[in-house]
Amino acid sequence: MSKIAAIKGTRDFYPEIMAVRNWIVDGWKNASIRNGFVEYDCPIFEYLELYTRKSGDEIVSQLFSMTDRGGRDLAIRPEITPSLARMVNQQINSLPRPIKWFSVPRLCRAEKPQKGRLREFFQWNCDIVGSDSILADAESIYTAVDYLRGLGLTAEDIVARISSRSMLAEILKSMGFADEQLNTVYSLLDKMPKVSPDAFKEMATEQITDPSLREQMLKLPVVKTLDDVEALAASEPAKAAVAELCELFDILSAMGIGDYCKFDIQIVRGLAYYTGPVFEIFDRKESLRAVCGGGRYDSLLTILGGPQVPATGFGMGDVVLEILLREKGKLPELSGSIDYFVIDAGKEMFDRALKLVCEIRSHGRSASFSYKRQNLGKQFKTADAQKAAFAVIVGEETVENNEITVKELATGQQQKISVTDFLSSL
RNA sequence: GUGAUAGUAGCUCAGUCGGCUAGAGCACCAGAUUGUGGUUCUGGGGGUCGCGGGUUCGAGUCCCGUCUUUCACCCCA
Repeated sequence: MSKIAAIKGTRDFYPEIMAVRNWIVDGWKNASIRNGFVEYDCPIFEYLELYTRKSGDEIVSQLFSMTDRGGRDLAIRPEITPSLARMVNQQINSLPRPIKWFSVPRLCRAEKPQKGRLREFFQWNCDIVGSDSILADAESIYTAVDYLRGLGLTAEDIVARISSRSMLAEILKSMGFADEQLNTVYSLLDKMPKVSPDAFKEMATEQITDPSLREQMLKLPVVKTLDDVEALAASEPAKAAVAELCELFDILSAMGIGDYCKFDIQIVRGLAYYTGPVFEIFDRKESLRAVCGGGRYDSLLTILGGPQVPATGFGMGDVVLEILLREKGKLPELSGSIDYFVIDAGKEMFDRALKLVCEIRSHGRSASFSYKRQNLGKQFKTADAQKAAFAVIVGEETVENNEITVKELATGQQQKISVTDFLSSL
C-alpha cells in the first residue's frame, strides 16, 4: 500500500511545531484580552453566498466549496469577517456597543502555496463594531502593534503603514475622477511599489485615458507625508478626510506607538470592502508580505442584509508572522517537558514508585516513569530524554523510612527528603 | 491559472561515464556499566531512489508524462 500524503499547502503540527503555534495563539489571545476584546467563534463552513455576496463570484475559484446532500452550496471559511457580520446582524439590537470581539479561526483558501501563503492557516482577527469613532480605528491598530511590540519587535523591525480609503476617494474626486474610476487608481497605487517608475507611467497611460486626470494622478506617488496630501485636498470633504487621518496619527502618538506608524498613500488594501482608514504592518526591510492588515468597513453588514453599522478591525496570519519572528530571533525555546520522572531502584520498589507517580499527579504536577523495569542508568536516560526537571528515586530507604531522593537534572544536585514533606511541597 | 526549481532512509545529503546486494551523519531501537542521565562503546531496524511510461543487455543516473516541494507572477479577503 502506498502512503497517503498531506494536502499541499497544509502543515502537520508535530509537538515541537505545535508548541510554537500554541505560543503564538496564546500571545494573540492575551493581547486581545488586555485590549478589551472578548472571544467568539463560529462554524468552519458557511453558505457559499456569504462570501460571494461580499466578494463577488470570482472568489469561488479561490475557496474550497462543496455541495451538501440537499444541494446547498457551502464553503470552508476563507476569512471570518463575513461570519462575524452575520453573527452581529442576528443580534444587532441586543448587543451593547461598541462590540469588541476577537477570534483565532483556522482558515482555508485555494491558493497556490508560496512563501508566507498556505492553503490552511490561522488568523488572529480583532473587530470593533458599532462605533464610527476614529478612536476605534486607533485602538484596532494599537492592539496589533501592542502584540508585536510585546514580542520584542521594535519600530526598527516593523512599521504600520497607514492611509485612508475615504481620504483617497475624496482627493481623487476633488481632482475630477468619477466614482467608477476610483478602483482603477486604487489598483494602480497598489501595484506601484512592484514596478519601475517607467512601467508605472506606462500602466497609468494605458488605464487612465484622460491626460489631465492622469497628470493629476501621477502626483499621488510623490506624496510622502500628510502635509503633501493636504496640499492636494481641494474640496471640503477631502480636507475633512485628511484632518481625520491626522487625528488618527495624533491618537496613535498619544498611545505611545507613533514611531511604529507611518503615513503611506500606497496602502489601499486591494479592492476589498474598506471604507475608511486602512493599514498594513510590514517588516522594515519589506522582504516579506504584510504580517497584518485591516481597516474600516462600514458597509459590510448592509451587504449581508443588515442595518448600516460602522466597523473596523484587522487580521494577522500565523504564517508570515512565524517567518518574521524566526528571522528576528524572537521565537522562544519551547520544549515539552515534565516536572518529575520517578525511578525505581529495583523491581520490588516499582509498586511504591507507581503510587508516588499518581500522588504527584494528583498534586497537579506532571510525572512520568518508564514502562520497562530497567537499571537506574537506563531510567535516568529516559528521564533525560523526556526533559524531566527532576528525577525521583524510590529505593530501599523509601520502604524503610519513607524517604526518596530528588535530583535536579540540570544541576545534578540531589537530596533525600521524606515523601510526606516532598508531596506537601508540590 | 502562468513560469522557474527541486524530489535518494524520519531529517540533512553523497552516489563518478548508465554497470556488483544504493551509502554517510544525525535521529530512532537494542545491547555493554547490577544505585545516577545529559558527553562512551557495540550492534540493529528503516529506502519499489515521488509515481507512471519509454530508451537500453542493464536506469537512482538518459527521455516523456504526472504528482509534490520551493520561489516568483496573477490574486491577496
